[in-house]
Amino acid sequence: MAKKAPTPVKRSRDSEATKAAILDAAHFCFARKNYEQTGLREIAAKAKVDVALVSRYFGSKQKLFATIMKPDFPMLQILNEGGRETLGKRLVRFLFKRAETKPDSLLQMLHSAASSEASPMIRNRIEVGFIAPLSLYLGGDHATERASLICSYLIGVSTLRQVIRCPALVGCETEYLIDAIANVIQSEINSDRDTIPPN
Amino acid sequence: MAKKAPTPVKRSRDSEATKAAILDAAHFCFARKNYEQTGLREIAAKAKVDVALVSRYFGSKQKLFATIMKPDFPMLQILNEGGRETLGKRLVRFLFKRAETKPDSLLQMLHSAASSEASPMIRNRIEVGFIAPLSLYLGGDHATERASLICSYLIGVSTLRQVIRCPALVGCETEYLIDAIANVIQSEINSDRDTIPPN
DNA sequence: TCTTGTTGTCAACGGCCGTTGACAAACTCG
DNA sequence: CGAGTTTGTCAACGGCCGTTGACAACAAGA
Repeated sequence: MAKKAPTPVKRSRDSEATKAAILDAAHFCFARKNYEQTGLREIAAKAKVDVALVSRYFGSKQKLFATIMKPDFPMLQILNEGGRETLGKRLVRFLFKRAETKPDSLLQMLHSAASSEASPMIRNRIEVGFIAPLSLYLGGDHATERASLICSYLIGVSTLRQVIRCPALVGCETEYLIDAIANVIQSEINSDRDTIPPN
Repeated sequence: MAKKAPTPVKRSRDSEATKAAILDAAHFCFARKNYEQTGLREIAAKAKVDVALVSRYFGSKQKLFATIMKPDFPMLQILNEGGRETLGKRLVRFLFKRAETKPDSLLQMLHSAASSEASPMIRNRIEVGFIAPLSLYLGGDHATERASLICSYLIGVSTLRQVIRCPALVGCETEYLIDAIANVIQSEINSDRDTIPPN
């Protein structure tokens, strides 16, 4: 009998706060499911906001996604907070740390990487936020390719661990994993001149 | 005026052939887009078959996907067709070869890995068809983890190259890429006892 | 006060989706 | 031939989707 009161929350009539709430909810939702599986109504509910406002403020689902897909990987900071010989470990440690924080912005990427609507934005995010600065830092032969391969490895591990949830990587001692991955990456960082490593 | 003749193809009334056509089309379509973006009507059209038949023969979209998600990575064959010291290169070569054939069954996996409906089947496919046999072959300490990391790397590279389409990996000389990746994987294969490689 | 613009609410639209059930055509076997 | 089964066709269902436009509540300026 009582009317279902979805959210008669006395919104304080603050459009900026509303937009922020929508963005927060979008971050949360897109990190849990992929682009298609995430609905505007779901985001709106999470933000305690009417669906129509989402379209009104951000134009479309695609534009909303683009908004939260700004490059935010603090590569420059990671590069500068230690020496080249420990960069591998710093990268991996940061990645694993980030995986524990919610919402994990990397998960947003991984979940929607295969969506034809979302992938262009993701490609841009990776290029600008990760590969470009890293390859500049690396220098030497095939810098861009090496940076891309490092990125590949990190993405692969994250995919198997957080998206596919392979038991061996989920239930494994974190420190062992970090060491193993960091070693591989570090050797890619160091492979400055030699196209063909010692055989 | 003329009735649009979608497909009045005189089907030869062969249910097995029809099922096979649907499976072929499914392979093709699921390799191009992800689980949600691939529609049964699209598959049916490609197979020149009525949509209803897809549901009738395979029960549901999910079951159809499960059917084409049988493990088919010929890991055993790859393991046996050469020595341990060249396994890395054989794995990478096979992967790159496979990426050129259509439909690429690996792409099916990558595209839908993030779909909550599809990912359990994909996890199973990876576990059974790749990680399990490889880790058995590897032996030694942390065999399963090492096999999973190798899988991660291969998946990461494939994702960046074929799904995200990072320019550096798409436009790169294939042989350089293969060498670089194979070296990394080979060192993981070789890291038999030492948990902490030479430091 | 009245007016104007902002912010939130509501209901509906058209579209695509996976799935189902009724029916027609073709083949099989008696 | 006639009955029964398989195979294919067609139209519709209910549901969810992103998006839109009309309208109410409120705030601020005249």
